[in-house]
Amino acid sequence: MRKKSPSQSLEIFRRHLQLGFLYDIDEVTIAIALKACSGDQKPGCQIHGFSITSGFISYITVSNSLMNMYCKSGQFDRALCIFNNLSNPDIVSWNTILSGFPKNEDALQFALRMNLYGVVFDAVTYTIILAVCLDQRGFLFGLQLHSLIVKFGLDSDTFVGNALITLYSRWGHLVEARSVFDAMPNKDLVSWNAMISGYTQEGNYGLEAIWAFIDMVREGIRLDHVSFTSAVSACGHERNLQLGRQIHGLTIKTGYGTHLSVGNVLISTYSKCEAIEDAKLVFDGMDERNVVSWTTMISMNDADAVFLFGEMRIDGVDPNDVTFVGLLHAITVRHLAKEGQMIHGFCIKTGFVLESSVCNSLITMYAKFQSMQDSKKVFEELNYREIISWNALISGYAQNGLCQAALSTFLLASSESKPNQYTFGSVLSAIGSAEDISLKHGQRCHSHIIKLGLNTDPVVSGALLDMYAKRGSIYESQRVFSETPEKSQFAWTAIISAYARHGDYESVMNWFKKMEEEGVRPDSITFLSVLTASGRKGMVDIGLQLFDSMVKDYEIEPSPEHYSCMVDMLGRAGRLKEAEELMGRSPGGPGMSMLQSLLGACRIHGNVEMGERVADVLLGMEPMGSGSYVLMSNLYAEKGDWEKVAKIRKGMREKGVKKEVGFSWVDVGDIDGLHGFSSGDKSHPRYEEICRMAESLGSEMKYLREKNRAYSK
DNA sequence: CCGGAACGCC
Repeated sequence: MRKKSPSQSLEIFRRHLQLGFLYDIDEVTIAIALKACSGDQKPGCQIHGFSITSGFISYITVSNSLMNMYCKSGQFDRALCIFNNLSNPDIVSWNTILSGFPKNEDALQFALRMNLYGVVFDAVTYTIILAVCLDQRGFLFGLQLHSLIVKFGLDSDTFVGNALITLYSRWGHLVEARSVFDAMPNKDLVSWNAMISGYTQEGNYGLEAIWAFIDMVREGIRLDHVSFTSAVSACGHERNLQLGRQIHGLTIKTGYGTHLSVGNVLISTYSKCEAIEDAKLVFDGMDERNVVSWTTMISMNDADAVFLFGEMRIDGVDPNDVTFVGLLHAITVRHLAKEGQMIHGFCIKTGFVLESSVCNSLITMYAKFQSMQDSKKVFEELNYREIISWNALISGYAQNGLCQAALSTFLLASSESKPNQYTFGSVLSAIGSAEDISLKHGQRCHSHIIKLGLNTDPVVSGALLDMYAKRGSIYESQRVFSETPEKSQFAWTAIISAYARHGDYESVMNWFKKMEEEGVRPDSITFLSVLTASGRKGMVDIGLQLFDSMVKDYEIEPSPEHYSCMVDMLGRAGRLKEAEELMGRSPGGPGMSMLQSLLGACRIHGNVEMGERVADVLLGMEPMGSGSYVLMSNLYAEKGDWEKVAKIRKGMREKGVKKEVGFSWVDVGDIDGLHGFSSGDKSHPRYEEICRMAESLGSEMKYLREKNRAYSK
C-alpha cells in the first residue's frame, strides 16, 4: 500500500464512514486521520464515536491521538475524560495530557503528581516542563531540571537542548544558553533560531545575534522565516542599517521577501534606522498585510498616522490596542484635538477603553491638549489603576503647572501602588517648579526613593538634583550629584544649571571643564547655563567665546533662549549696540524676554534713545504688561525727565495697567503649605510677632554692620 | 502512526 498523506487519510476515512466500508481501517489510519483534523473538532468527534463503536479505542495509539485532538481544539476536559478511563496509560498519554493543560500552574502540579506516581520522565516530558516553567517557577527550578536532564543522559536530545537554550535566554543567562548550544551533538534549525532570538531579546547581545546568524549562513544551515525575523530584529535593535539591507536582500533571494512576519519586522527595522522610505517600500510590496503591518506603519510616522488608520479600515483589517497606542501618540504629538476626540469615541464604541494601554495614551493625550478634566475623567473610569496610569496623570498635572494636584495625586498613587522611576520624575519636577510646596515633600520623596532603591536610576537622580537646585538647596544638589554612580549628560547639565541658578560662576566653569574632560558632550541646555553664569558675572568675552564654540565645535543651533542670554550679557556690560545687533540675528525675530533684557540694560546704562525704541516694540507686543512702563519711567526718572515720568504713570492709569504684586514665600517645613507675604500685607495671623522678629533681626544686622565698619577702619 | 522546541508590532 502506498503511503498516504494525512489529509488524504482523512478524506479516505470520511468516504469509508459514508459508505460503510470498514474492512481496511486500522489504528494507524485513525491516528493519521486524527492528526489531519488539526484542531477541527467536528470530524474529530465523528472519529471518536467510530473508535468507540468499533472497539479501536482500546489501542493506546488511538486514545492518545484522540486526547491530542481534543487538547488542540481547546476541549481539554474531554481529553482528560479519556485519560481517566485508560487502564494502562503510556508515557505518550501522560505527556499529551501534561502538554494540554490550559494553565501552566496546573501543568506543573500534574508533573509533580506524575513523579509521585512513579512515571519515569522521558525527553519529551522534560521539554514540556521546561516550556511550562518559563514564566511559572524561578531560575533555580530550571537549574534543577537541567541537572536531572544531565543525570538521566537526556541532554543530547535536540528538543531538550532547544528548550534549555530558550530557558536560559529567557532568564538573561546568555552565556549558559550558549554553552548548551555549543555542547549539542545534533543542532537543528530551531537550535540556531533559539540561540539567535535569545541574543536578540536580551538588550546587550545584538551583535552576538548578528554574528550567530552569519555563522548559521556560513555553516549552510537552512534559513526560515524565524531565522530572518530574529536576525532582522537584531539589526533594528543595533540600528545597523547596512546589515539590515543585506539580510533583506537574502530574504528576497531565499523567497522570504514577501513573508508576512518577515515583512513586518523589516518595516520596523527600517523605521528604527530612520530609513522611512525603505520601510514604505517594504510595506507597499507586501502581498498580505495584517494588523501588525499597519500598526508598525501608523506608529512610525505621525504625519500620516490618521490617514493610514483610515486606509487600514478600508483594507478591512481590524485594529488592536497597540494600534491605538501608536495612533493616539501621533495625534498627541501633532496636536490633533478633533481627531483625538473622534478616536476616543471610536474606542468607547468598540470597547477598547477597557484596555489600560489605550486609556493611558488617552490620559497623556488630553494632558498634552491641556484639558486635565478630560484626562482625569478617563483615569477615573479605569477599572484597574496601574502605576503607568497614575504616572500619566501625575506628569499631566506637572506639565500643566498644576503642581499641587500633581503632588496630591502622587500621594494617592503611592498609597495605592508602588511608584517607579517615572512617577518620581514627574512629582519631583512638580515640586521643583512649585513655589508653594514645602521642600519637606521633596525630602520625603528622596527618602522614599532610597527605600525603593531607585536612587541609582539616572533619570531619578537627575530629577532629584534638579528639584533641589530649583528650590535653592545647592548642598543637597551637590550631594545627589556626588552620589550618582554613572553621571549622564543629564546629570552634568543638571548640576551645572544648579550652580548657574545659584549665581556661582566659578563652580559652573569648574564643572563644565570637568564635564568636557570626562568626555561628556554638553547640549544646548548646558550652554544656556554656562552662558547665563558668564553673563551674570560680566565675563562677556568668555561668554562670546563659548557661544562661538557651541556653534562651531558642537554644532548646536542656538535657540531664541541662547540669543536672549547673549543679549542680556552684552546689555549688562553696556555693549548695547552689539546686543541690539545680535538680537536682530535671532531666529524668529526678537522675542519678549530679549527685549525686556535690553530695556533693562538701557535703564542701567541710561540710553534713553534705544530704550524708547525697545519699549515701543515691547508695548506693541504686550500693551498691558506693567514691566516696560516701570522700566521706562525709572529710566526717565534717573535722567530727571519728570514730565515724561508723569506721562507714563498717567498712561498706565488710563489703560488700567496694574503693577503686579510681588509675593515672597517662606518655607518653615510645614507639610500643608507655605506662608506667602507681599509688601504691606497684614493678613497673617501672627503678623505682630513676625514684625517684632523682623525688627529684631534688622537691628542685629545693623549692629553687626557697624561693628565691621569699626574694625575695618 | 500518538506527545515536545524557535520569531514579529507600542
